[in-house]
Amino acid sequence: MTPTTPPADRPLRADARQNVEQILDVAQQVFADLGYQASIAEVAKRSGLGMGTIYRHFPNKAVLVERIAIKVMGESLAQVRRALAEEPVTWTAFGRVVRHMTRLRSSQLFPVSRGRATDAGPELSAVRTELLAALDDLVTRTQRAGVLRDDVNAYDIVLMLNSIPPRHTSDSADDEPVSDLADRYTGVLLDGLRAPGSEPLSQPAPGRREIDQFFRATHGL
Amino acid sequence: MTPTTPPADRPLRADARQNVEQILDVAQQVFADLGYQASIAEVAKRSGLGMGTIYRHFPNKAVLVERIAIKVMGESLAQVRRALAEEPVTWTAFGRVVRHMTRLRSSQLFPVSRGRATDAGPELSAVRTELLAALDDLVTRTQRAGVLRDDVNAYDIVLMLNSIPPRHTSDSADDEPVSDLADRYTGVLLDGLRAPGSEPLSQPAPGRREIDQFFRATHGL
Amino acid sequence: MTPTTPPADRPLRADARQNVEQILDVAQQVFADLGYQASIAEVAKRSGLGMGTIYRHFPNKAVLVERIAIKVMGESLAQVRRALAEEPVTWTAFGRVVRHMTRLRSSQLFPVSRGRATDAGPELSAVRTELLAALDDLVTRTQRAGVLRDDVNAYDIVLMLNSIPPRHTSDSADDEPVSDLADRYTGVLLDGLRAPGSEPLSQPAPGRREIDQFFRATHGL
Amino acid sequence: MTPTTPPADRPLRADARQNVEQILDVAQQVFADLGYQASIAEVAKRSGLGMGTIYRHFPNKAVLVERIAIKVMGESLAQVRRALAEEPVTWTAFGRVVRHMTRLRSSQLFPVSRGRATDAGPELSAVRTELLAALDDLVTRTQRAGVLRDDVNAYDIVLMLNSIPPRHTSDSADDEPVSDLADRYTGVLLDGLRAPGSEPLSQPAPGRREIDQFFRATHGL
DNA sequence: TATGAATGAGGTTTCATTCAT
DNA sequence: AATGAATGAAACCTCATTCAT
Repeated sequence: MTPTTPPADRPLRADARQNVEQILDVAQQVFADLGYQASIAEVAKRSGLGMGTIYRHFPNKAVLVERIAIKVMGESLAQVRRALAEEPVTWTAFGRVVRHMTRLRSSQLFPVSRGRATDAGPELSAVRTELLAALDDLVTRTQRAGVLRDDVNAYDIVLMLNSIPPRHTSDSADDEPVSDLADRYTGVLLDGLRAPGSEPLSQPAPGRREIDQFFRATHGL
Repeated sequence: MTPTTPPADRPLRADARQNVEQILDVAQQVFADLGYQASIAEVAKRSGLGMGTIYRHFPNKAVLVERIAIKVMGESLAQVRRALAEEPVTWTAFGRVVRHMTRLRSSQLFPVSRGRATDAGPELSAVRTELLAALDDLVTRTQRAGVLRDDVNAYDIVLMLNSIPPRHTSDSADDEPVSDLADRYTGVLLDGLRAPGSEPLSQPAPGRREIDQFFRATHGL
Repeated sequence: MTPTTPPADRPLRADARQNVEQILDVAQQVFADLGYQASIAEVAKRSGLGMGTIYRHFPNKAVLVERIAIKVMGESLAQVRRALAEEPVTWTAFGRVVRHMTRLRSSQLFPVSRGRATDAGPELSAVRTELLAALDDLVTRTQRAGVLRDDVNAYDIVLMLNSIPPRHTSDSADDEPVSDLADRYTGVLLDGLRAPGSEPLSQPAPGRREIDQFFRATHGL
Repeated sequence: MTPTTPPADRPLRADARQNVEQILDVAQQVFADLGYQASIAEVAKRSGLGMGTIYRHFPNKAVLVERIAIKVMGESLAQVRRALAEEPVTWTAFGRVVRHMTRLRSSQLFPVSRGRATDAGPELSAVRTELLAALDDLVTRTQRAGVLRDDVNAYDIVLMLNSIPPRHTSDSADDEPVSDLADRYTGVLLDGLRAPGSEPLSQPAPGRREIDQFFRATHGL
């Protein structure tokens, strides 16, 4: 009867819930700054909590990373759905989604834990599937509107988004802050995606299989 | 200090030199597959050598990674110089360089060792500076030819190249090989880079400072 | 850097403080028995703790040795100060100090880590300087009392004390215990130090420089 | 029929014999400078030979150390025998032996390999026994002459000699050479040994057992 | 429930020893 | 016979995870 893991059902005490949120936020930042090899101790230090508290809420590091991924994907999903509400999908709406996802992504959750692949849990699998479906919808409709080049698909978009370089934070506090270049390169990316596109795209377009493999390879989820 | 490390002057025995080459190649692949957190033991296993042999030639992991970086950058530099030999620089020549560098890069050396920044040694600093200078030349001349959008500079190119997702290899040998998507996305990137460009690029263009900070942050070199 | 190392400020939990004490004691004994090449694992085993615990409190082996040195020197300093409280300093008081220091010393911290010299940290430097000053006081006053030969100085005493052979413990527990000869030879040493002394002492008396070099050479502190 | 180990009987080629001598000399110096933990590679470097050559002549490190010990003890034995040739043994002759042995000893072979005890081979056992017997002779006859205090024996002398601090060499070549203090302290030691002695010597005098244990503990021989 | 000390498996690095050249 | 590159066991050290307070 040791509730080391929190009961999945009973709602958490208010302060406990706050802790969970804070840990997620801090951890996201820590992994962004230091990569997946950042220690849990670092997360504990920055959040002002004990390591035990973190482990109370997240049974291990992989789960913590998975929760971050779920959170980020959930936010992306919401954004895509907002764009899908419009009809027809304009280039502006499409661009808004891409820029938004890039900004989320530039929190650089990925790629973090190459070579430590674990299978994604059901919750992550679910958001991922939903997100991919929504994006597929968006891509198709944007193409139907004639503004997005026809030789790319939703999986391409995901993979390209994952390729935007993250904001590169530096630990030396005396370094001046650096402009977030992710947004800058999204501009180039969008221009490259505009219909009709002139460079021929080599290689066949990726499918679900490629995406899944990429996820397994890059953040083990 | 002790002769465990080879003397910098006397040429290595033939077989030893071969080993050095092989270690570099294998290590590049290993880091590409598993990320910076790959163990030296893994490099040893895959190259069929003892760990001691690796340490004889590379005093520590950071140096090994640095040597790989030097090698990769050297190859890129050669490629850029080849393009610079032509006059004027055509879009095709520029594209060839970008595709080549992408392919090299997709060996995914970067980003590997976030948060373990060390200063680059003199040799790496040298190639890096040369490479950046050559690229700057190339970018300027391609722009002068009117085919590359004017609002990007050499540093942009470098950072965008670094953003192409790497070939995602899987350790489970039973996985079917996956197409190298890097080349595919280079096409999109190139279309985005073509003059005149329609998406406005937010953020000021990066300078040497941003590049350096990126390198420190991503592969600690 | 990470909180794996304890914060210098907040006081340790009661049991942790006890562990620190115990580690110091056990390590002193281990190094006495096995020399500096004794492994941390041995210290862990004998103290019934995990290696990680030792590294939590002492970031590396050199620091552990340094803490032992600080402890031993602190105890010697206290002893010397006690003798200095008397006036005039009698031969008996001087002898008591020497015997005490010998006994401490016979815990054989030194010479331990020849060839691995590191500079002493500020705390060790401080005790060392204080100890040397106090000894200098003691020697001068004992000489003024006419009982200690005039051709030796405090540095001589230190170096000679360092020369008393340590208690030679054996790991095979079945060996019978052996008498502590350190005390025996201190007698001979004291007789040799008594005024006026008849053997001429070759070589100039050592100075601070010789002592420092000896410390660097013998225990790297 | 691989003569990895040299045949014990057939005389070595002239240059090979030279190598053996040189290795012994260099190794003695290296262990003096760096302690037992000095690497064989260091010996190889300083002697300008390959490591293989060293292993051709000395099957392992322990044997190398043992050969050095045999050499040093042999020289001591010769010196003692020279003193024994005189009758009666004067204080001067006794002092000459002690000073000589100290000087040899200050090459600091011992204590080197604490905690790595191996049994001494037959040759080392033999010299050691001879040396102890000769010293016993010397001590007895010096005492009979009334100049050496009566409460010490040959074993005491050995142990005290082993306690003289070694010449402390420093690797930083820019350090000025430091005077050899061993000789200086031998003076104090000799004064302490002179008859009749006033400090009472605590503890019973050591016997063969104590000496043997000391040797096992300090240089594993 | 929160804390941070303790644990120990696993990674990095060193070096005695072997062996192909 | 000599060389120095290769080996791998063992040391050092880190950090995910557990658990006593």
